[in-house]
Amino acid sequence: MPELPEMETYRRLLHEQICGAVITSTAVQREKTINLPPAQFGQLLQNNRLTLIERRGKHLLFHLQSGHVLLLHLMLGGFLYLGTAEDKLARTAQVTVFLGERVLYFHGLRLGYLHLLTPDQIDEKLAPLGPEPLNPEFTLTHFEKLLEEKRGVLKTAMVDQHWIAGIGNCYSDEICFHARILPTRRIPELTAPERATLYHSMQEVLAEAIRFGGYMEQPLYRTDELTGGFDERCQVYDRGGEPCLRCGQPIVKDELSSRKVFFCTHCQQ
DNA sequence: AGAGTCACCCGGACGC
DNA sequence: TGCGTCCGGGTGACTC
Repeated sequence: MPELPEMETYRRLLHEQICGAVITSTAVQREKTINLPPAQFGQLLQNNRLTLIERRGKHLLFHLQSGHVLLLHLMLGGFLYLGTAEDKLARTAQVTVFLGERVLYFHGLRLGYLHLLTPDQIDEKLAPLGPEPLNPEFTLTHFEKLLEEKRGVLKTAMVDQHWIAGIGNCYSDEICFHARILPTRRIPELTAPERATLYHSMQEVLAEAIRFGGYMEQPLYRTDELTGGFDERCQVYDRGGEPCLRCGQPIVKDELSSRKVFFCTHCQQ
């Protein structure tokens, strides 16, 4: 599901493609996706300009000239498509935002949402999120401090958005594999070198995933060659039973607090 | 605080 | 092909 690298890829591409564009109209297929009556939602968005597209954790923030912000969370299986009235996908969009000729389609939002909020509401909504792992302020010292305050299982902590924002089921496993540390380890038992390795693996894996466009299946727009390039670069996620790319032993698929987890018992300690 | 459970929701996979 | 059923999975609320 979309995690930090996928949302960051979207942010970069959307910034290039539609920053400064004016919303001409909207269409809402699924009212639960939004937080206002569709008429009010449409009225507040119409003739509003997109001034900035920002990411926080797994959220995307579309800042508008009026000061309002469209807050997007794709949750499970949500994805975007930027096309035109003709160039669109053969499935329903829960919300459609028209930007003159161009059209931004919001697909697969069954649990995901697109909420129109004021800056105060945004601050309140995002306040509980943990630090951004790729923010320069997020140093090894900062990470070591977080680890000292946490006692549970490593993977469970890594996917906790209040602890660190943006890491989900896929990248928690990828980061642990890169660090050669089992995701099932308990945080208090991690040695100092392991903590440092984990920090560097987090930086490297997330940065590489962004460089390759994340693992989204659907390109953002017709000529988009970036999105989804990380698909075939996943080392362990969803590779249960397949040979480890480092040692050839089969990747183990297990369950950890009702969540899939993948690791190599030979390469990871 | 951590760990477990549940509800939310529906596209897609699977069985017949 | 087509219909019914089940599952997955991020998050927040709730419990022990």
